[in-house]
Amino acid sequence: MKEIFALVDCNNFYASCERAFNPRLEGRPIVVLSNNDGCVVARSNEAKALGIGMGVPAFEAEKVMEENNVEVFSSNYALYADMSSRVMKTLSSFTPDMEVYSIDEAFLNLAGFNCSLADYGGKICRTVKKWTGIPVTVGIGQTKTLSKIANRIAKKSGKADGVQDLTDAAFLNEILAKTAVEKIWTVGIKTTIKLKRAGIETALDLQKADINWIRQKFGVVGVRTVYELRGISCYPLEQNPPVKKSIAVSRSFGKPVESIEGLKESVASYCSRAGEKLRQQGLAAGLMTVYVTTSRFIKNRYFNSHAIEFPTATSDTMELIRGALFCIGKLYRSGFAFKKAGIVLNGLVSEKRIQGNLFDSVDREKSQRLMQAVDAVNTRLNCPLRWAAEGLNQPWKVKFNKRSYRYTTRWDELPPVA
DNA sequence: TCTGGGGTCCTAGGACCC
DNA sequence: TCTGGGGTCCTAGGACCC
Repeated sequence: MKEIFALVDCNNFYASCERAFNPRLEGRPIVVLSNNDGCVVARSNEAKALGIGMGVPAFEAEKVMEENNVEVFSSNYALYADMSSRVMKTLSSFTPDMEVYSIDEAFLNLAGFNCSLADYGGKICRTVKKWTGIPVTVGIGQTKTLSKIANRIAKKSGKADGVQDLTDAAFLNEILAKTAVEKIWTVGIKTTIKLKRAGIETALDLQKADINWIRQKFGVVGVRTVYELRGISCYPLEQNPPVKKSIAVSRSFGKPVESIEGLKESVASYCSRAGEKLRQQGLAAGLMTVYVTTSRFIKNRYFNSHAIEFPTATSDTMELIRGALFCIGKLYRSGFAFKKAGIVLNGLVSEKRIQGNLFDSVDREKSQRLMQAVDAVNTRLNCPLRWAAEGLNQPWKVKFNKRSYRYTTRWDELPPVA
């Protein structure tokens, strides 16, 4: 049976989440900033029209934002995550055959549907908007890559129903001829430069490229992309999210850290978060890498990392913290203004399959009970338990100066009705 | 002055083995 | 002095995604 993918993509997702709870924002330019209010990570259409680019530093866009009364928000991840799950739940009512691809995108398998796909897509858009307040766009194609292109066309053309079906379109090639290579999924900046140097400018050029040459220059990833453009599916729908291979927690500091104590506090708090993630997913880590760095944007950048192996894979926050503090001891150099630190956990195994160690000195059962108790308390409290090593004042902590209320996940932040 | 965070996959090259 | 070849495994780094 011919495969048919629909890519459902939320429009300007973070900006739309803000708007969903604040009708005053309808029709107004909105910008959402990254951690520390550093970069622009989402823009409403009105903000895009002002020429505010994706990923630009907030200070560079400050002038244009001020002059145009742009509504600026810090990231409100609790709100976006909750809105995302509402959208995904709505989508799952249209087909169980679905892959949640990112916080704001999902692939649906529409193979074998005996109705007009464009009509069905329109129904998806209307329902999601009605049930969640989030506008979405649907792109339909024979492969994931083509559904991505279809989605882009639907967004760009501003069609009222928000759907573009490219499955049997006689004009598919016409569309591909108008699609620049850099707009194709899996074609990034480096590949774009190489392709253009070889005279390949459009998706249609790439679709017709010699497969052996592609294999040689761009490896299997390039080959898959060419096949996908030809309508041969290389990326199947992944319904069960694969088990994670690494878990990372890192943050830029709200203000630079020069002391070893500051670095220790920050990585301790990242360990606390990483431990929660491990336990939520029923995993334990065998390896930990800790890194610290000064600003990426200065000369003489200092970056260094140190890795340790745990004698027995662990999900115990206290053990993670001990390891991380040891690493910081190896990494710290005085006289630097550190801008960021992070930890990465690898060698992840299922909690149930931890390889015992003869010389293990930790009471695993006791530590598990303690962690369960901490997690249970923290899911119920707005002010969570913290480990002493995380410090009290945390002057390095990320800044969120313009965060909206966490309307859907905190009782104390419900929107008031006047 | 101010520049995000969390992932995956692939490849090349080194270590090691027989 | 001459000094093979094939295979696997692991890791670091590159490229890309949202």
